[in-house]
Amino acid sequence: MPELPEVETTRRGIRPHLEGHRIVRLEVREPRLRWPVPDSLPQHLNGQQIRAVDRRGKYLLLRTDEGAAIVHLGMSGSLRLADPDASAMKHDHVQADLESGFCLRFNDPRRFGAWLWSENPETHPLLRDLGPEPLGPDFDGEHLFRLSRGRKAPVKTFIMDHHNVVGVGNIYATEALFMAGIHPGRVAGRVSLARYRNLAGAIRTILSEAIDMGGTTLRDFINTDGKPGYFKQSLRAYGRANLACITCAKPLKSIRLGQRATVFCVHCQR
DNA sequence: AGTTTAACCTGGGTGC
DNA sequence: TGCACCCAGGTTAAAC
Repeated sequence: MPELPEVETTRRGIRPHLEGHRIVRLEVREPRLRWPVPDSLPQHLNGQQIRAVDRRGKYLLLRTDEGAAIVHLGMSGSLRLADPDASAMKHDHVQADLESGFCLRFNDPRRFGAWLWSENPETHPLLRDLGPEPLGPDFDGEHLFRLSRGRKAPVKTFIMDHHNVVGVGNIYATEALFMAGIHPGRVAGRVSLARYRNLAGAIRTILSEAIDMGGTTLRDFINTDGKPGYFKQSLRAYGRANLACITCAKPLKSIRLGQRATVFCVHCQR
């Protein structure tokens, strides 16, 4: 599921139930996630009040006075609020019971997600070298242009590398390149400043739209309140291989770039 | 140092 | 029904 809009939607969904609330019991049912869940995680969270639920790229930070739980949803993870007495579902790997009587449940069939602990998450190796937030002030066409000089990777691979900008996954990279009219296989170092300005704008627009609509729903994504997102209906290129381009009606082409499915219009994207 | 590839997993869909 | 195979939102770490 989770690209940045889904993570942000999740953050907004869980935040009111976590911020200012106390965790009374953390249960790790299955510690074998992307990395083993540290044995010390319960002792860091038990009895602590959540001070903030923040997001950095696709990482969620559950902050206490002592540090933060670093949570990643991987490919198939989701967080939802539940009644702690309701029986756990298959793949509910982590559960945080709150003093309020709610509990937060982390479900992740593929176990590519993560629950880690850091006393200073900003300096954690996973967060330290991340590029700017696409919706923040440090991201624009100049930034992409500057970082891309001399780079031979395809522009799609380049914008999906979170050292360059965070939160642009396969769906939104595909969509943004379609919107900007840029061929996804074009060498990143040979894209002009004007086109990077266009692309940065497209990335911002696409992500903002998706967040406004509550995130894309694909397969196992479920919003924290259980309602699906509605962005899938507005995808212009992703998942539309061989279907007609919405601009020129020619069939969209599908290739693989960096082992990811890549759909684009040969006619509209140069 | 940049780029490519393999790996971590489960489950759903397809074709025989 | 069963089985073999392919595919999927992400990201690291090893290999070139």
